[in-house]
Amino acid sequence: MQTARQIEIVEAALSLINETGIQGLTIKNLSKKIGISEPAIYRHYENKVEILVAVLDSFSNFMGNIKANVEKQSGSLSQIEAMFSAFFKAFYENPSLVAVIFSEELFRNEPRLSDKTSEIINRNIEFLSDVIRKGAQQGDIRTDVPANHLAIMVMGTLRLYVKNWQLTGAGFNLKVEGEKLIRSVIILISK
Amino acid sequence: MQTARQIEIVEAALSLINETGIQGLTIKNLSKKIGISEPAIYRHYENKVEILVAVLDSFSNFMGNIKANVEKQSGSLSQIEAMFSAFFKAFYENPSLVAVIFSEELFRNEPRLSDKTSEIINRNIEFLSDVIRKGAQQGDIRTDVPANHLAIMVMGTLRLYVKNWQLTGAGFNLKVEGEKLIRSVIILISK
DNA sequence: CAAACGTTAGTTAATATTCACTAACTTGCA
DNA sequence: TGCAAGTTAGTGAATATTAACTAACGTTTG
Repeated sequence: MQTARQIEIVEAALSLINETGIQGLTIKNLSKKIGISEPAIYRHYENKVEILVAVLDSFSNFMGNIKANVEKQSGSLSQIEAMFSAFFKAFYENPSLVAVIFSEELFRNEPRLSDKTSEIINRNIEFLSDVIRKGAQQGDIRTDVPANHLAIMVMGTLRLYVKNWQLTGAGFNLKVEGEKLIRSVIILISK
Repeated sequence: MQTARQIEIVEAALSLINETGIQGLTIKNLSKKIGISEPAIYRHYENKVEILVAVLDSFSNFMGNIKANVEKQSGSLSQIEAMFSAFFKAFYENPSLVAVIFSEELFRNEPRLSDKTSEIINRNIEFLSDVIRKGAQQGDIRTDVPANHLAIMVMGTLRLYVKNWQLTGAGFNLKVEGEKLIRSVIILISK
């Protein structure tokens, strides 16, 4: 279980990565953000890698929750729609999360971290492929292109759109504009 | 103009980023890779940022060349097809380039670098939007979804696919498998 | 034509700064 | 009163960069 301070550290780390990239995530910056001294950090996490592991784990949980909710929807198209909506809402309300969805480049130096990140990506694509395959069987989703191609398109679209939102400095309303993009995606993959 | 040594430095930097991420790009590693001393690097570039600027500029040129060739094709669908092919071929033959297409996260700390990277992304999406808009006018590309949505989908698909190829350690043939993905994308955006 | 001069590209050694992390001490609270 | 959570003051290693110097080559000029 995580203590209140541990959660605080993970959230501060997330927001530091979001603001300044991985290079800005130093123990010094982290402690300054929280308002304690550097060594105090080590009372709560053994070392820096453990903090990053906790960051990735919290994102992994977040993804798990989204999927669980998505699966309650009936119909593949509704599920994909719900997944996009949940993503956009979460990123809109907590922009720091965006950093993690593009974290493959950030955590490359530590094998334990890079393994975790590529695992998250693969799990997402796998999940989407399954949803699409079922939708194809039920006649909702087109079958003239392979399910894994559609999954890469859907996931790639989501990622680039969120990335662009980040690059514009949250310059447009991700939730509102995102809804329009969802409709376009649905049109393209529907039968 | 660039000297032979400058080109050598940029190529070494590119391949270091590709192998070990931005954290692995140190003057020490760079000089070791080339086989000269660390200070010798500074005979050719004023500082580290200038090296990264040169890396981004060389990618910008590479992109310009691709676009120039793509525009020789007649028909929007052929142009998009040619663009994908050119990308896949280039990345397949020079995997280090992949690092740059996902460089937004890497160069975030230096404003001059982050500006350059987001400019590259936007230029690509703009270019694609234009191609798609013309294709829509000529009746080749579907008009039931906005051109900029299609552009984000096409570009996002390309990016995630290349990313996955990188994450699998070039575990599949990007050129061969990529051709199949192109066909799927073309099917989806065609009228 | 050859010596003086300047340039290019390298060297070793040292710089200040930042990094993650630790040892030892103090404080507040159940 | 004992322990969890904080502090101050340090560590060694790595970072980008600079200083001072040199070998090799080209160019100008007496």
